[in-house]
Amino acid sequence: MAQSSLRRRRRAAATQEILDAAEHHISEHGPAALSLRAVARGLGMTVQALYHYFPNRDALVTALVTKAYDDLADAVQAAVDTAADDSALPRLVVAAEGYRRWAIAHPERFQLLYGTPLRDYAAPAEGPTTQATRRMSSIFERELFDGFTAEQLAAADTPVFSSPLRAHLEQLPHYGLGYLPPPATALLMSAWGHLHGLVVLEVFGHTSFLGDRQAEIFRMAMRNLLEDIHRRIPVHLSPPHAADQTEPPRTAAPEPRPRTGP
Amino acid sequence: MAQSSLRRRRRAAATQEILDAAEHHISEHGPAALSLRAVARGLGMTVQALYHYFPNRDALVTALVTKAYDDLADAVQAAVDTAADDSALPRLVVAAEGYRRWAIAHPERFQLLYGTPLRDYAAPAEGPTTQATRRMSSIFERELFDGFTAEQLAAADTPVFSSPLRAHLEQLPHYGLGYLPPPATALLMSAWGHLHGLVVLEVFGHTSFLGDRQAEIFRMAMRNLLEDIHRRIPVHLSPPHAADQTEPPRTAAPEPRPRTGP
DNA sequence: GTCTATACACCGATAGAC
DNA sequence: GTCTATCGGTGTATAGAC
Repeated sequence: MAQSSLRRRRRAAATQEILDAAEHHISEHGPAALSLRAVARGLGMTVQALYHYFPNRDALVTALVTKAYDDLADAVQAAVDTAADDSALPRLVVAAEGYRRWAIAHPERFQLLYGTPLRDYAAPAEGPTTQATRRMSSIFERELFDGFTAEQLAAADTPVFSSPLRAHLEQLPHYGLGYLPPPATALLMSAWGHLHGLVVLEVFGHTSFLGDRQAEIFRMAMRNLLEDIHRRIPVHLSPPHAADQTEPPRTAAPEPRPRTGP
Repeated sequence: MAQSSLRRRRRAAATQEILDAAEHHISEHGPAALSLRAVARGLGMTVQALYHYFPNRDALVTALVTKAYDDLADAVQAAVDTAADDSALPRLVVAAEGYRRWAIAHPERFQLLYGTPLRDYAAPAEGPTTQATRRMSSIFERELFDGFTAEQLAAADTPVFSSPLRAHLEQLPHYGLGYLPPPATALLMSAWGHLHGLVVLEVFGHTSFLGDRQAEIFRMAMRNLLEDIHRRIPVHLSPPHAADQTEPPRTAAPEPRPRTGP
């Protein structure tokens, strides 16, 4: 038993060493250049030793993708946790900037997650990918909608949805605040797209003409995003069918919610 | 001279055939799998024949990238041109849906443009990439801001910019409506990011849990985007320093502008 | 568990005959 | 302009010795 545990520890340590080397290689040569041979070279081993820890290339890639998702979610969570509650900067903006910062600090690993899918690699369905995505969307969901009731969110000012879409959104599983009404889910997706799009364009070099002040534009966009979405959520609910709320007099976000500790 | 012209026509035809085959190969196996050998196989030729038309792989890739950018811009322009002027759907939304539709119809070519940069391929600086990007941003710029004066755009309700950012945005070259004040440029970038992010997430398979109703969410997001940006542009200009405009009473977009023909 | 050796595929690029 | 032949490199994966 003790020996088995030792063996397992050794194996875990070796596995970790391989993952580190693989990550290092990705960081230097990009995800597309990842190969077992290259990783083995970096470790001073031969390829066959690696096959003892990972049955094939896909298994290694899956491990790397999983870790990258986790690291990104960790970075966003850490940013939110660090944010001063009295800051003038809304926590959602802080979270978004954490996302952006991680992507810029680890562009190749970000590519691994959100760039072109790797040749001949099929991510395991319902794998850790979905799990990490859920984790991160939970964070943004909280910073975007916490403080509002389900009734308020359900009354958000969006175009009317078709009933199939409503039905589909209704039945999605929920992981964050609990039940999220269809308009809120749609707004959350829109926000994620907005945030992600700006980061992707920057990290993949499509906005280099903006020079080194992109952080400022990003912050503006995220501030506006939060403002615009909150403007669509009624502060006080009108009785049903009197819902002709012109110009809801909302001015600021709801009061900061007590921190949910890590 | 006639012979030279014939020779040139033959050469152009052959080049076109190669490009078509290359596009076909990309559409079936993705951009990363592109190789001269594979294209040659698809044409029933040998590799060396290709070297007669393209000096190396990079030249072929550049040609493909250029054409893809042009096709995308064409698709967006065509969507705008087709839009009925009396439609309830704002032309910006129509343009955005053209962008999305092209991306979904040609996911691999979209990856070629906006996915992970190709291994060992460096796009020629100041090449046709920038040109096509400018062309498309011109379209969106027009649909987003035409009908507003530079003074209105300059007074858009955004966070205050630092002077370096203002200066940088001021000196950017302009290709669309002419001069675009810094707040408008920033809002345009934000809008592009929003649009692009939603498309990228969908095309790269990160929103499959939304099922087949993503078009509806996309349309909602684009409608909201337009509304939110227009809400930030004052309808009437207050005299300077009386600029305490609370709740600018804007309700709708400016009247449709006469079509600028293709 | 790690090694050598090997099979079998792919790729970009060049030389030289026709 | 197109061909054959070839160089020198990449990769995944397996077999079998130690």
